[in-house]
Amino acid sequence: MTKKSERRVDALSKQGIIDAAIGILDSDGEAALTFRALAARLMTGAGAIYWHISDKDELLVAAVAHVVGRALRNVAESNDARGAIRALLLGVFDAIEAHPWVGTQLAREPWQPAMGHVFEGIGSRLAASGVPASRQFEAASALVNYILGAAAHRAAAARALPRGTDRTAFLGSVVARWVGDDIGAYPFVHSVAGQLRDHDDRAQFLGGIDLILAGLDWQIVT
Amino acid sequence: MTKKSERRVDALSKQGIIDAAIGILDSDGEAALTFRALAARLMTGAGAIYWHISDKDELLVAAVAHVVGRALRNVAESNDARGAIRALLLGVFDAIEAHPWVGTQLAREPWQPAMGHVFEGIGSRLAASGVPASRQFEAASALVNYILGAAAHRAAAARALPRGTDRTAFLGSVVARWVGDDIGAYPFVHSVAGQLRDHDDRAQFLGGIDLILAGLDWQIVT
DNA sequence: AATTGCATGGAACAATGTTCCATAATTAGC
DNA sequence: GCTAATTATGGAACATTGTTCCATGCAATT
Repeated sequence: MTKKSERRVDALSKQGIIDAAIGILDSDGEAALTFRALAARLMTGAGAIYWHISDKDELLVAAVAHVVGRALRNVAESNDARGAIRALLLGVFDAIEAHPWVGTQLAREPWQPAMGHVFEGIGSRLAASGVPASRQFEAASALVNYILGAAAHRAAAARALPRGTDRTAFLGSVVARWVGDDIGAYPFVHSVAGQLRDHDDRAQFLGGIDLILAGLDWQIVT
Repeated sequence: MTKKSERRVDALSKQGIIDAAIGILDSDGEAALTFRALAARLMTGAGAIYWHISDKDELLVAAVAHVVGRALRNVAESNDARGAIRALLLGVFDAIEAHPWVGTQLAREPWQPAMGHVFEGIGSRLAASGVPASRQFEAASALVNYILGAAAHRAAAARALPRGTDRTAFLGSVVARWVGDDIGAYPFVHSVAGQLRDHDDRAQFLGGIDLILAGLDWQIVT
């Protein structure tokens, strides 16, 4: 029989717990991250986890910081300042695409440290690209809002398409639910239904970024 | 003694339940909306509610649809097509400011009917303002992403500032947590810390909209 | 060697969304 | 007008969750 409360050889640690949480989130989704599942994966009890971590919120914030931090460190350097902004935002986008729960968490808690890093990354690159100081805050905020919305969107998409579900069919059903039997009330949705079903998310994301950056150029010129 | 399961004179109804839910959400916040609180407010049991509504998700979706629908109906008409877009987006923004839980719910479930209405409203006004058909979908998507990010942001702000908390102090503490003791790592955040603390959310929101609309004009011209 | 603090893990607790069910009031069928 | 079926009701019961408590033993310090 096993003695109670033995000291483990592979000691628990905050980082180990975070890694296990990320593993669960990635493989089984956001709903699967429970303290019981986490305890099972770490072969311990729920109480032991709480000695290293104060609550689930801290765990999620740390997991997001881990993923976003890595994404930001891997952003390629670029001589072109505008290209650097695009690279940064695409890096975050790709990280969310690979770990959709990150999108949910960023949208739920936008003031967590990871958002500070993103904001700093955007703002410093805006400054480097010649945006006047008076416009940097507004531009960086707009880009952060935009990426936050995209994050929420991607996370919801991943939740709705759990296992290689047919994306086109799902988006088609979304349009059908919206429009219902009253096509007349949704002329625009109806006219872009095809694009809605078949568009490339990454290209669309980048298109929005370019729209904002183009607006910045325009405002600077005038 | 009370007989069991009498029929009420003021019959329960889906709309009545939704109204009660909105009342709780508005006055006591998102965390306060439980089926027990709802049952208490309606002077019934949890089971009775489930006869009218399938689950909490449907309730929240209906509550959001109610608030957003009213906001969209109250958007002022405008001869100026660009002004009409601004008016629509500001209407949604103000509705979220008045009912911050709407922001949380839109971010969690971006494919709910309310988002369809917003998307349609934006798109049809873009079309009316002369945006070529080939760019309407991208532009509308960008604006939807932007407003979704702003919605998540405003909801989080309301959650963090429960009762006339000092907004400036809170935002200052956010910056302090981000930067920590390493100012050198956050030159941009440090440089805009003042604006972050004191900015006007509504003006900032509108600024982002104008940035995107300006980008649209620029892309159309070139 | 004794004491103090660190860590562990399982049991217990409170809260939540949801389901079940006994029971009435209402409606439909004859 | 009676009976059967349907519509509503509301409270109890259930499963699951995050979290707290606590008995236990290991490690370091005195």
